[in-house]
Amino acid sequence: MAETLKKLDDLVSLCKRRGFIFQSSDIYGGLASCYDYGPLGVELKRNVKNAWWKSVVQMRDDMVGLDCSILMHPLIWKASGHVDKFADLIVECKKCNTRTRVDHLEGHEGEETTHHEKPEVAAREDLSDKICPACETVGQFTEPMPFKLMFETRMGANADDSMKVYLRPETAQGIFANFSNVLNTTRIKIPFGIAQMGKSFRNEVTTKAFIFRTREFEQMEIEFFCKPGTDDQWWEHWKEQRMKWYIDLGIQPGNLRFRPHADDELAHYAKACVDIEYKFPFGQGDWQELEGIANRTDYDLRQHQRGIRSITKWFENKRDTEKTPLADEHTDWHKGPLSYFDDENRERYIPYVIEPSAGADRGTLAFLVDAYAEEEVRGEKRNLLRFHPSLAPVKVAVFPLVKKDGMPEKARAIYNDLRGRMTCFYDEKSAVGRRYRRQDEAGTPFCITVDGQTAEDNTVTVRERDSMNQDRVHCDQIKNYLQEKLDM
RNA sequence: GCGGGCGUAGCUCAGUGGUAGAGCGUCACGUUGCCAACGUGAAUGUCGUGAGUUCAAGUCUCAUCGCCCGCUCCA
Repeated sequence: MAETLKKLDDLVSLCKRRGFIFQSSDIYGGLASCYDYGPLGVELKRNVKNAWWKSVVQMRDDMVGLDCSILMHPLIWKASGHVDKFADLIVECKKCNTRTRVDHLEGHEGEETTHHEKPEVAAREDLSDKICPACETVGQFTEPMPFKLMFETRMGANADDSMKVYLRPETAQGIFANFSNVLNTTRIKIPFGIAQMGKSFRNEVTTKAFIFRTREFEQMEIEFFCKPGTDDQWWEHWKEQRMKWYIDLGIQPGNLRFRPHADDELAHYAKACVDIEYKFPFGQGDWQELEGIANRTDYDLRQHQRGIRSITKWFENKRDTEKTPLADEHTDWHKGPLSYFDDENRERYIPYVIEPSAGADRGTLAFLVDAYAEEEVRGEKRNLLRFHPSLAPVKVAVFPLVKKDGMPEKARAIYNDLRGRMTCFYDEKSAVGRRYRRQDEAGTPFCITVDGQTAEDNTVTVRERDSMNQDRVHCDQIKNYLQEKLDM
């Protein structure tokens, strides 16, 4: 019977061998945590993203799309909390090599080190009487080192008047920043959501497991705006919808689960959060997060109202984002610039937000892992990827059985007819059995073979990947046959 | 960042200081008429990178980069 994937290494090897995923900068010895999608990988990943977009935007009345820039006004990251949260300083105990945040260290009297807004102040703090929480050694710490989550760069070619900007650590804030733009231009009403896919960047302390945790990655995020009080039911709605999406695209339900966040695990702004986890074959075969579905309440929009109020101060501080304090919230915050006016009920409020946030690369990896299978066929090992047809990089391969008697010409004609409609692959090299197996390893659901009979009755063999069954199909019916089977 | 393992052809790996190898894959030609067939031939390597020891380094030493496993970290 079919074997599933035991070691991630086997998949990494297949990905490289068949051109799904390569190490970034491979010829230079690689760049840690960065990966490139090859000819098959780029098709697969795009199919994953297209399936998501179709599901959350195209097929819904209450969703619209967005594609905002990666570089944004730095105050956005001040308002979101990313600038301050990740200016933390880390020290390492020289004795046991454990890393601890400076503001988590305790002294002899048990008093906590005060948290400093400015890293320069915290860096001068005396750590000689502080205790390592891991091994209880006193005062044996390295120089505090700043832990910066966000990638920084400079905008403006002239060094004198360029300013520090950040590569976004999440796509979500771009959606909040465009909330009122979308509202003002689409006639859409709450409840509604905005979807966005795109690259994000985080300087993770540790990267992990192939493309699972990388410093550059792609997100598929939704911010769904709803009236306070209806947030719980929308959270349930998205939980259900998002889980269904993975299952509909072929992931075995037994490899998926919800993991609710414990109260002490919740971010300060979140009312509730649940992860959709997949059983990856890493290390201990641990369940790992594919997607988080959080109830972010009205936190973000209210924070951005504070951010808008901070602009003048920011200019006064010569556009130094770290030095600029975030302005206090206006007493009438619920009537602020990011509030929503409900015409029917004549009331104004700041909407609550449900955020289903998925990793495109993680999802792609999960689809790869779940599709991977090894079988024994007539004493030979058969490797295949059982992709859902809509995710398969190549939908159909077209072969002449042998390279003569007009078969290549006929096969090419079929290939040319199909390629405008779906990704196709033509192959006339070596034995047909070998060509079938090559397509199995790429996950191609169907192969069409032109043979001797084709010249007589204009029919071809259509061979299905998983069962290896063959159907005789008339050439006039190929498109219909495939469209039905591929569910296109 | 720490500890352990690893890095040799596209992939999997052998090579224990003395001429760079195998299997699979790839390509060509022939044969072949539906599941990795056979025959013949061919291409492919700064042995991850850089330094050192040595008459001689894939092999020993050091540094560095990358991958895996376990810690640590993880709004």
